[in-house]
Amino acid sequence: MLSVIEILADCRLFTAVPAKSFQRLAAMARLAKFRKGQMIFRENEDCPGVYVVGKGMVRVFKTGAGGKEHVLHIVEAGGTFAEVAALGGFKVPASAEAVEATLCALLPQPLFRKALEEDHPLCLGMLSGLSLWVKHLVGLLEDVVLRDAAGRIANYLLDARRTADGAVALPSLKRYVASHLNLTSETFSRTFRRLIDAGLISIGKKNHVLIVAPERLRSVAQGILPKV
Amino acid sequence: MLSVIEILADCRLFTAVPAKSFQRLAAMARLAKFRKGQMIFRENEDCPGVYVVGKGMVRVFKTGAGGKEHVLHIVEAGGTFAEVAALGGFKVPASAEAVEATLCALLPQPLFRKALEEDHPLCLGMLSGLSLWVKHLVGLLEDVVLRDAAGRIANYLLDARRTADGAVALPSLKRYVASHLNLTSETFSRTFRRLIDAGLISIGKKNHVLIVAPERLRSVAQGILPKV
DNA sequence: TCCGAATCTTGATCTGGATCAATTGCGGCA
DNA sequence: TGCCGCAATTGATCCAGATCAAGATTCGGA
Repeated sequence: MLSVIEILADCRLFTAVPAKSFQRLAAMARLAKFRKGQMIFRENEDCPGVYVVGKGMVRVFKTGAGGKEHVLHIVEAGGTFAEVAALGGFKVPASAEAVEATLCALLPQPLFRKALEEDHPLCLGMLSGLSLWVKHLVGLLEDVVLRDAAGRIANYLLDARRTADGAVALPSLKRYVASHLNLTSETFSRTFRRLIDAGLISIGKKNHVLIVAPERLRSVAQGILPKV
Repeated sequence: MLSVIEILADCRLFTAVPAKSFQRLAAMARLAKFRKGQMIFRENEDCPGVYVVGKGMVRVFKTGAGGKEHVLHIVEAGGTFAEVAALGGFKVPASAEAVEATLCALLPQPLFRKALEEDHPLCLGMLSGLSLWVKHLVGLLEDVVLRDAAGRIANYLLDARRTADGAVALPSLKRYVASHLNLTSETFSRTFRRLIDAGLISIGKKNHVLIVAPERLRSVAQGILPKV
């Protein structure tokens, strides 16, 4: 079982946080466990604090009219969510659900804000963490607006974290990846197939994707559609 | 002619910044003037610093394959742009152009970062400013992904700042509003007309829009399409 | 090992908004 | 006042991706 210290130490958002501030965070954190499929919070609830994922996977999504969902973010070990609402002190703007059994460290909102107010290096670290998150969001927006289906998938694959053998591991359900890219799973499946048939990628074991032709994939991501 | 002090004082991002820190910002700022149509910077250039608009209008946009543009943000007096790149220290992720003759205060990047490092209250103020910006971006994303054309326009009108008489003043060119909502100007025009015909809004003098039926407009924004 | 349920794939059809193509309207200027 | 040029409107058509509808796989559990 992971400890809060281990979880926090493994989190990108806090890499820039000096040891002393880190101690303080570790002291306030408590563990939060979620079953597969369990809702962590719903849109518009009060923000419990900053969640840091230690193990498992969480999807953060907005729900629109008619129950249509859009996955804003798929958070795996080392990632955080609800940071923004915790910082700004407003209601959470989206819902979060554990996609698999998940273990998080939770930094409770009031303590966390107090720490920020008193701890300047922590504050700085969070600023640069947040600016990365903004950059990511702008990237997402760019994706949805300026790229077609193939471009979005290509871009996603190129940006995704690789496993040791250079493959991309898709998060559990393809459906969630599709929603993240604002595609239906049908369109995702079809477009994926086209990329395979065109020889740009190939499928390995257990949801692992090999990038066969990175250059060509890159040009697809830039909007040059694959001919066939 | 506006002074840097006046410009900064009128800026939302710095409302939470205490007087002393404010002085420091004012001291480092310099004025930057742009002609109508002038490019301020282009995607991927080094970030000159934080721009605060005092007068005029700036559009911040990304360019995709085939020259297609998407307006991320229309910045008017009191708004800022390039803050994120300045904070994070990376290249600007989008281009900026003055839509009309524009006067900005520029907080040069190295001085600004130095101030952040030394000034904790400033840092805190920026954190809450940034978190609002993230919220805005998530809203944008939600818009593009979960709403149809009418819903986006309705939502835009409801969120926009009102003039004294309760009307919404559209930024100079409708075309830019359309792009901001990820619509072509043709679709924007048509959908706008439908909202007028349905009696939800009406057009006043000089690009001013009156919201006739706020309730019904709100339900359109939530995805209940106007029947006719 | 086998079963059942959920996910994924594949095919056929539909549609919102884009694109292409004229007009029409308006603001600035001599 | 009348012309010029850009922006907005309006109409006709097109298309990427959604939706609807079956099958084919995959995987957890007994």
